[in-house]
Amino acid sequence: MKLSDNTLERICKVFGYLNFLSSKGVGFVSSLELAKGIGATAYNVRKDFSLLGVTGYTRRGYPAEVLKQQLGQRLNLTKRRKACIVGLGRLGSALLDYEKFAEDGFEIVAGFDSSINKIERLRTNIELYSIDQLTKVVKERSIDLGIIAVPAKAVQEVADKLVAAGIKGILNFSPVKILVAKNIVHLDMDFTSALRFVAAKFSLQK
Amino acid sequence: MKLSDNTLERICKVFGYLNFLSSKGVGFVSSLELAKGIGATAYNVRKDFSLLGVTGYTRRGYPAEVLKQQLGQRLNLTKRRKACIVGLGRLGSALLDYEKFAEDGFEIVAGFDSSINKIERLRTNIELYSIDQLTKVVKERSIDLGIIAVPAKAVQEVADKLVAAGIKGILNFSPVKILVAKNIVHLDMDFTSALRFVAAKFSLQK
DNA sequence: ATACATTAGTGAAATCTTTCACCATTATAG
DNA sequence: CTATAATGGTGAAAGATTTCACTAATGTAT
Repeated sequence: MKLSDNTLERICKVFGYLNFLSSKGVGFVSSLELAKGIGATAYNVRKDFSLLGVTGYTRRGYPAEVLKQQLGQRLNLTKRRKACIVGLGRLGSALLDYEKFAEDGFEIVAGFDSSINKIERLRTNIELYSIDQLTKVVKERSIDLGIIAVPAKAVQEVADKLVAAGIKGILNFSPVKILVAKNIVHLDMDFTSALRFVAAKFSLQK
Repeated sequence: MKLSDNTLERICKVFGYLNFLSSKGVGFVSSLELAKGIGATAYNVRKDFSLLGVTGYTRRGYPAEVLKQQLGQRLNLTKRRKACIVGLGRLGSALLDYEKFAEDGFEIVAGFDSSINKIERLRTNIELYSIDQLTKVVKERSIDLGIIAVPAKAVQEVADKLVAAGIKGILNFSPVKILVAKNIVHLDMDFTSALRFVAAKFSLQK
């Protein structure tokens, strides 16, 4: 099945929104409600579902729990995934305890930093290691996902290590783009660029 | 001038990449180099520049400094912008001292939180206030941009307050989508959804 | 001086994505 | 029981974006 990034992104958002609806005990939800919840159109949502072969009920919408399960199954989001965080500065250590990851089936099982000092000082239940142990730990614990939060100059090196250790996907919080093999999925989340985008967009729209 | 979000996003990335090249003292840069630096194609880059009326030199490319200035001028990125952070939990307080913002012309001039305790405990040079003062401070200091890092249940309320205080753009780090007037630019950066996207994408591509 | 290779600029084609139009279904109201 | 309105499903049209094909310009090598 081939889905566009846009579709995938929307479905991921829908999945998150369904988690939220779950907590409110919602039974059925319409494509329009979902669309509003994620900032898309009802056409988008229905078309996306149609591509995935997910169907609902006329005049009632989609049964929230079933839908969540179906989407989860289609996108392999049901199984728990192990992730690690590399770089335990302010951002990295904040991410260590970001509860939302856990709620969503992502388990942060390790943190790495080059500074032994930091590793010893941080208080957390998650196991922390020197970056020298990255390859070993990632392999041994079969970690799928790497979250990069190191300073710019170390980013590419860390990315290479993660890939060599067999990681499958990378979420990169540094402002530097990483270069990895095409089969390694990665997403760059550059805060500065995002802020710039917001600033530029409102400057232009007047 | 109307530019697509894709174009705008690319140009913002190019701008960031030019900052990086600046520090290395690069003279000319080709569309291909820029494209590699931001993860796009040289066609993309040239077409984007063409839309902005930015031109280069055959066989040499674009003069880095001039280009940066031209793009900055077109997208209004030259003037310094004031921003504030609402929510000083782990993520919010990490963002308070995120140096990259400053390097890029964004000045974090205030932080807000509902807990007086947190405000008193945090050590930073940035002025911190109770959230009750948000409207007043944002107006008085003419703050353009709001960065939201509060818990899900407070997000919409904070967004409303920011908008009422006259903010022009919002960067939302919470997992909840915000609803604001159409003329308010906003970007949702949901880490969980991003991680989900990465996980889903590599599951699918095999 | 000439040929060649590299790079920008850009209209047009190709591709991709969203939106629409329309049908089918079914809950609800009267 | 019937009419109506709300909702999903989906092929087709419209729209947006990317890629391509081609031209022009100009360093560089011979």
